[in-house]
Amino acid sequence: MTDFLADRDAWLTTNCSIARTLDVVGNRSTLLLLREASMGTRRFDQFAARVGISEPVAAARLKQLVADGLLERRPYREPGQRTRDEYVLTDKGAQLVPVLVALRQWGDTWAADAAGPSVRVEHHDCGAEVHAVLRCAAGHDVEPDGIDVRPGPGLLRANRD
Amino acid sequence: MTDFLADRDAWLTTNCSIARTLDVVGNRSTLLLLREASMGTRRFDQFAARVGISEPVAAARLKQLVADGLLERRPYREPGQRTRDEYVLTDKGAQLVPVLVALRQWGDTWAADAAGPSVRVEHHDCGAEVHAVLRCAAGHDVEPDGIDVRPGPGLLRANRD
DNA sequence: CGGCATCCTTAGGGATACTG
DNA sequence: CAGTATCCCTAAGGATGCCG
Repeated sequence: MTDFLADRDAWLTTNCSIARTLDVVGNRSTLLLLREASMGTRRFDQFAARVGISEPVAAARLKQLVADGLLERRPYREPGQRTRDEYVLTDKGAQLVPVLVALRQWGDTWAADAAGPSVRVEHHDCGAEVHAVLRCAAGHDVEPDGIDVRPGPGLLRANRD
Repeated sequence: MTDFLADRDAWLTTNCSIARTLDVVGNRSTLLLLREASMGTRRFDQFAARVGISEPVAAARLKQLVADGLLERRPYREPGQRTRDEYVLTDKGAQLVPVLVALRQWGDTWAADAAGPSVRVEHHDCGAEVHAVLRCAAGHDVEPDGIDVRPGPGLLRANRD
């Protein structure tokens, strides 16, 4: 790769962390299934019903989410019932919650129903409303237009090769 | 709507702010175009090249983004050149930056290149790295599993009808 | 209940060629 | 440079029916 800079755009296309994340959760039904999982949904037919997708689609997406390690399939048994499987969020999956909160927040602001938001996200400990915010390592709050995007380690290293 | 609770799932499907947001930015190329816009890309062919999509697709998505009010088309003129149009992020579009930061952050953690992240997001004022975090209105930091999702005004009002 | 198989329709997107 | 027009392919997703 002698002339890397000429390929910078294409390289960024495939190596951007946003693009890689979207490779995993980049479609509507996948994100809505994760929304449900984060709200406590665990059973197959409830996922399909609450997201509003058909069972074949739910089956395919859930299987992919398990394969990607965002959901875990876990046997459980209600007293007196037979054993069933449920889908629960893994740590890897739970770390997408800020994405979901940020998406919800934008929708509440720019695409809300006249009646107001349909759900309210609260801090479990104190009940206050939860928001996704930007903050820098020095502790400052950061506005959307207060960020600079600069080459990171991966890009700099690739440039040296 | 006498028996609203029976339709709760379907109602949530169409009235969820996450779903509404995804109606606007729910596909890969749209989000990647917004990534570019947030990084300062303004010209048509650069959008297409950097996102890695064909011109027809870029044209269609950019047009939709302008129609949805996330991008604004603005004439500009470099000294000695003829007037051109550029696409710039509106306030409405800029408020999706937390979503982009959260997506990038997840990718850096769970799908990073061996060489490390390709870009680094810095606070313009101090240069420290920027993260998307959850915070409650009382000022507490909130972990992904520290949230409760409860019915909001829209859902409660609909229930009363 | 929790799926999978099949069939069909639509939307996303690439390639190529062309225009103002 | 900034698109549009055309054509074609593939992926996403609904409907229906079947199975352990």
